[in-house]
Amino acid sequence: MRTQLELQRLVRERLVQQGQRYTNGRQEIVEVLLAADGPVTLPALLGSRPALPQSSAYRNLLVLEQAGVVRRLVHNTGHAHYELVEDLTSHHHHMICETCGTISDIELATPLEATLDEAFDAVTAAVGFTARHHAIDIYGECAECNPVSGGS
Amino acid sequence: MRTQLELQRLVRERLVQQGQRYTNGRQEIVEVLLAADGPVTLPALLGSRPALPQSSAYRNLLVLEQAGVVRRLVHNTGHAHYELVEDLTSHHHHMICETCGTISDIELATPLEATLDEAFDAVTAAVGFTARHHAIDIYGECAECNPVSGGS
DNA sequence: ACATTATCGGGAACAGTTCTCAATATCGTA
DNA sequence: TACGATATTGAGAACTGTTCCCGATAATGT
Repeated sequence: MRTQLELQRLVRERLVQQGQRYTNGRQEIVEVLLAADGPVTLPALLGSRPALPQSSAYRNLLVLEQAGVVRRLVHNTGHAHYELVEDLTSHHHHMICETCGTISDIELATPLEATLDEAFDAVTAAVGFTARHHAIDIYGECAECNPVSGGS
Repeated sequence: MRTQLELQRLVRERLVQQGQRYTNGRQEIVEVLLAADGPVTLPALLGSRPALPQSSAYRNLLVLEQAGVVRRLVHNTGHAHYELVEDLTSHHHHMICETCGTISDIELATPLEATLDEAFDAVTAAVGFTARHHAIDIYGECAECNPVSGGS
């Protein structure tokens, strides 16, 4: 686990490397993403930091994305979701609740990931596709939307 | 492999069951989706059937989706992609070219899928999430965008 | 043939996101 | 500390993919 201070330093470095500043607004965004247990929508981000103006939030998310700090995810949920890139956190996948749209992180066992990587390499190489990374999304219903999973 | 005639009958049944008609425009959409080797965007759909008006195409894709014939996919590619649902075709995943946005289908070996299902069940049950289905997306560069995959 | 009802197609409306631009804050330098 | 150069900010306009609206049309059952 990386300390928060160390992570902030890494983020600053990546921004500075692009001639960008690590301003207050950008720092707040990173803090929110770090605290969340899954990718966050813009309304959720503004909800937890109401002082952030919408247009600046969108712009700074884009800057952070281009600096390799933030990853943008799009699903059928209306809003895009934003999270810190995996090399600042760790490799994980997503559970998507089809009822409320919430996305939360999960991790698979390392050996299974290795098996998957091999399988993906084999299957993509066969058609000349160069695989760079992968994403697994599990769709269903979260505990809050379906409290009694075995019910009637 | 299902014959095209049989598939068309299945589609018609699903529509009729909802009090909908299987009109020409809808049939053309299904034909295009069936012929494609991956999910298709609306511009691509209209490109191959220029007589289809945009608004009708969007509306009919929605009708087909609600009838359980079409699945709608959203990624970071600007346009949504549409494909026939898996129980009309077969379970598969997607390779997404980050350069041109094209999505194509791939299949994993059945035993690997079984392993994945087990792993997903275990990991989701642990947090009270009810898994219903999953999607795997492999991001990278397709053969056309990167013809010499090993080249400098 | 007719009545009923679903569908069509063109354009307006909508929502999420990006862009514009004048005002402001920040950084490096002297 | 003061200054000049430059990146950033924030409010709202603009943009884009998609959905909605509604009068006209086509399909279905009797």
